[in-house]
Amino acid sequence: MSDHELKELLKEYGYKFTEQRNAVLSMLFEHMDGHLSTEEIYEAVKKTYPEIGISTVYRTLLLLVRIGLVSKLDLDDGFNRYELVKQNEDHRHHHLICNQCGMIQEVQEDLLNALEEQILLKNKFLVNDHRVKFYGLCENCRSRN
Amino acid sequence: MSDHELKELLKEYGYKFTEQRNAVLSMLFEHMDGHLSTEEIYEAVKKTYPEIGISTVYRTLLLLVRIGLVSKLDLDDGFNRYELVKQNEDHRHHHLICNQCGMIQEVQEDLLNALEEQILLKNKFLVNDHRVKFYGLCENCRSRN
DNA sequence: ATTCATGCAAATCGTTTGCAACCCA
DNA sequence: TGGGTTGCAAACGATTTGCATGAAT
Repeated sequence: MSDHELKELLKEYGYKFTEQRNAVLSMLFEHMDGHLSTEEIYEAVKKTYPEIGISTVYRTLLLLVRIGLVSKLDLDDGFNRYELVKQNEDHRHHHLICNQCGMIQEVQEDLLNALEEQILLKNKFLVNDHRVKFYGLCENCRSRN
Repeated sequence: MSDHELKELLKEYGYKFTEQRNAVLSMLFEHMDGHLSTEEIYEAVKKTYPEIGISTVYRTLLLLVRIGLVSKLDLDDGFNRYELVKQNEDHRHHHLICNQCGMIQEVQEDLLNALEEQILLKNKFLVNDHRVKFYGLCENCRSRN
């Protein structure tokens, strides 16, 4: 995402473009694969923008979630974690979490349509998003045992 | 669950049976349907056991999760919430969360087997548990609009 | 008798907030 | 210029911990 695109998106929501916001977002693009906590994001952004305050990072992450560029992730470790929302992603992807080594892998396939249809029929509940985490053993840990 | 059953289970894990632990668990049985925060559990337990301290409630909930009687729930509201694990529940049930009124409903059907099989084939990841939350509109809110 | 559990208060720690200085539009 | 934004430090709030007392085995 270019500076200009970010600027336009911010303007749509009535926010201003700043170097800090740009620095946080750029850093997230450099760690596409990561599921970073606020502290980790703060430490990484400081490398290119040493004056940034941690409250700015907190505020920026809330803002990026609000404008739909980032989503919050909960891995039950007491930290809020964040990841970029990929383009063309309508539903959130799923996460595989290895109970042994902690590895996190993503599953882009959705495959919940049948379940969501059944929920509509039986519970009269109309699903429009979901959060799915699978816990188990990754390939490495399985072969190690 | 009887006092005796709890006592036995605690002994298996090397823990002692106490009135406080019993009071917290009994209280959860009286609110089978609830998804209570630690503070709410503390307030409710105080009605039958006024001397209990909140740190005992925190410690007891961790213990009940550890011995498999209770599971932690994350509803993104800044509180840890807890619910009893139902008998014969191998996988966790799913939660429906209404974006409009906040209602929480449970879905006992699993229906993730096909997806978990595909994950085993494509990601070589062996799933043994999952956490699934669906966000959307409940029946009441849908008819209100 | 020994070991573990409790209750209280203090400490911890991630996160939020008040505010003066600052910067984008 | 004017209002959103920042960085700092202080406040907050849920949770954890140290410790002396108390209860369970």
